[in-house]
Amino acid sequence: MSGTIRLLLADDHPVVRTGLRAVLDTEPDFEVVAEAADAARAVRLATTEQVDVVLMDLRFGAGMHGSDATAAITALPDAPRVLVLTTYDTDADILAAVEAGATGYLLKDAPPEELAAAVRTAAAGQSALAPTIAHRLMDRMRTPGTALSRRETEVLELVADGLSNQAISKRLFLSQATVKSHLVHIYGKLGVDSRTAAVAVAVDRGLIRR
Amino acid sequence: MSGTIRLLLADDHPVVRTGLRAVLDTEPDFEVVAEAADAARAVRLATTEQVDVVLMDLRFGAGMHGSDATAAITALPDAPRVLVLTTYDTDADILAAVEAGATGYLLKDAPPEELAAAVRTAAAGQSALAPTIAHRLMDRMRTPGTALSRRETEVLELVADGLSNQAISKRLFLSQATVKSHLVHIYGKLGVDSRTAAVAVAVDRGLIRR
DNA sequence: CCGCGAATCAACCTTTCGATCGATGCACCG
DNA sequence: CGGTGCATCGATCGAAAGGTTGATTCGCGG
Repeated sequence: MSGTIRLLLADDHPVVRTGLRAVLDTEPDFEVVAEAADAARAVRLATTEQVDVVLMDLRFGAGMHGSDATAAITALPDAPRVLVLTTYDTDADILAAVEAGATGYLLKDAPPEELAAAVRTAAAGQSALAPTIAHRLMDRMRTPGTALSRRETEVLELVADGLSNQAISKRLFLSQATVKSHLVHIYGKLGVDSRTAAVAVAVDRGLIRR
Repeated sequence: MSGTIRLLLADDHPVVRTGLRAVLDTEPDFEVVAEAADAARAVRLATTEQVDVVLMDLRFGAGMHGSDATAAITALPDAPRVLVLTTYDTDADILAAVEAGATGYLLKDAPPEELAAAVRTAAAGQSALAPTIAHRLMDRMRTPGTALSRRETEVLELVADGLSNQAISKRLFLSQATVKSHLVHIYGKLGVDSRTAAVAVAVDRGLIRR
């Protein structure tokens, strides 16, 4: 762990990559060894290049999602650390990234010093979470009753796609009664009393992926 | 229009501002004279500094929206040109920016050369639209029957917030009959038959602001 | 001036949704 | 073993939403 920290930048915005380079190159112990404009390329580069930390965006214009790339990278033998750096702080994004094995999670509005510090923390193998992110994760732990079950999330996503209860029941091979039952539980957990309100809250909290 | 083009950068991400500086400073005829981390400050700086082109992000973390700032800036005497530079290409964002008087609209995934070219185009007072954006605007023009009216959009946004017809009618000082009437028209234009489906399609097409 | 679309409202009917009961099976955990 | 959470289903009833038809006002452009 001595010497320079080798970095891979994965972001689909050239301007952001340039900015990251400019910010990180001022640190004498950092070296940006590669850039990727999409998630698939990031995975490839992470396998071929010798990298210590990957700075990973989550949402790319098209193709693989950043959290999928993160999972692929952390599964590698002698894997580099993945530090997620994104604009979005929705629950769905955060959870996906953490489950995929991300070492840290930063928001793009972070000041440069914080960014550099997080890279060093990640390189040392310790988790680096932005305060906002840490808060959200704590919230989830504290109130387990609020989290939607897998099935409930599945139903809610179909609701968000505009399907009726009947359509959902056919899609999931359930009776309408079951769909309604799930919805009642969802309403209770989200504190709403209609499907559209449930979707609004879920999107707001980032409980479902759009 | 001789000499250097004076720029103001308005973006809430330090990394992006650094990246833009790095990219634009390589052009000999550009000079970045100021940066703003929020929309309100951008408006202030646009009034006090001598600026030719403002590079404006649309969504800031909190506070004023970029399109509002754009409107405020273009309303100034001897106003600078505003070149919108954002991640999002939803109809709602594009329309708001164009109506606010933006001279151009670029996406952040644009390559640096394109960016520099757009700045020069904007400085010359000509509109600079990314291909994707131009497409969308043309689409709107070509199919006027599909476009939602102002009122319809207003109703649909409240539906997306999870409000019932009754709640919407009170909010907009209408009868429920009118709200229903608007919804029927919306369903027809979007090709759906329920409020949740309408919201799904509208979000998908970027017709409403989230 | 007249047509047309947008916005507003009304009455009526059908379907869907939500609320409230209830019940069963299953898996996990202390 | 008993409790707890999840997933599944049924029945009922009132409320909300959607479909239909028809009508009025207003502004804009040919």
